[in-house]
Amino acid sequence: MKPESILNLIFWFQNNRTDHFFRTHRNVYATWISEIALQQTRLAAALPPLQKFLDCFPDLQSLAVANEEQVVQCWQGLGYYNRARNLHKAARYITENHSGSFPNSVEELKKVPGIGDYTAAAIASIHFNVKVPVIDGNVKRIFSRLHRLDYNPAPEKLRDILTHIINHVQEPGEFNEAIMEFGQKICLPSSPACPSCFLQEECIAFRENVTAAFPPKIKKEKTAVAWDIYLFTRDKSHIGIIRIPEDFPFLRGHMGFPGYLTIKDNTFSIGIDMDVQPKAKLSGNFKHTIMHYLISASVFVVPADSLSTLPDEILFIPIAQLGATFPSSFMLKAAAFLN
DNA sequence: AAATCGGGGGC
DNA sequence: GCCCCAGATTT
Ligand code: SF4
Repeated sequence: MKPESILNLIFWFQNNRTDHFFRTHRNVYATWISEIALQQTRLAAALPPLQKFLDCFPDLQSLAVANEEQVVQCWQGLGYYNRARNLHKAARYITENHSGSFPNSVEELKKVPGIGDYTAAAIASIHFNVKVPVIDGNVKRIFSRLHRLDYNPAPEKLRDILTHIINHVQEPGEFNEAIMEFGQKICLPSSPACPSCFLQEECIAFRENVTAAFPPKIKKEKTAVAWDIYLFTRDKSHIGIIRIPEDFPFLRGHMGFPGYLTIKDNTFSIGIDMDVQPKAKLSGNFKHTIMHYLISASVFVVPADSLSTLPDEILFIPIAQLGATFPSSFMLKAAAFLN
């Protein structure tokens, strides 16, 4: 990147930045939570649940004293629930090892559960003025096009280039935010706004008219799977739920409905013994995607007293409590069939 | 180095 | 419907 382009980028950012709620009154706690929430998640999708999470846990102490299940529940709608579990661990880790205030070096930040290269660089540069570059999806995409190279995974050479740039910048945090917001608003993942881009001249992919081919896209196989869900009702007001076991492919440890998932020839069960599979009438179907799994879900409503046996660990709760008990969107979609 | 781990906005 | 995102951790 030419020195002039770096200045243009910062100037563009100063005039076009969006003042999101999580960074208007800057504090390191809110930055941390928002950076974690935005991992692999588009801004528009993350904002409402992020606002809810910050309302629920406004500071490090409130997060540290909560229990893990509450924290995961408040992560509702964001997915990748280990991020929530790590937030909770991290709050306790910082409380115990750093007297409740964030460490200010990349090295120490990376020891915090859930904080890796990217998040450590973001926090260190934005809040402690450390000259360290962030390397996220935006940065890799932008430089992949500028250089017409595949930067995924990011080679050491890219880090060197960025480190050199940021060493010549006054405010590293501002530069890091600038390049990410440039990626989010101008050098978009698809259909980048090249006609209005101030980096055109030095952008090799643009000059060679191959921006659509960079970064190279990797397409991954999708797998169609079937998931049968059983809604065991009691007294028309209560519903049977159970903890999803640790050997399940996803949503492990969440509360959910009993059922079983079939992936190719493998069956994963949640509380259901296949041999005593209840006779039930199909109440409806829905589709949902988790990772590369295309799930066709079938929902069966079964009055619990019509069955001779039930899973031992099943718990009956008021239907109205489901929204505060299920973190996952998948189970909440199934719950909608109770109406 | 490669697999794992959710979800929804926007095209 | 499909794509891909302000990644981290485990294997
Ligand atoms: S010219 Fe297009 S592809 Fe190149 S940096 Fe600008 S927006 Fe991105």
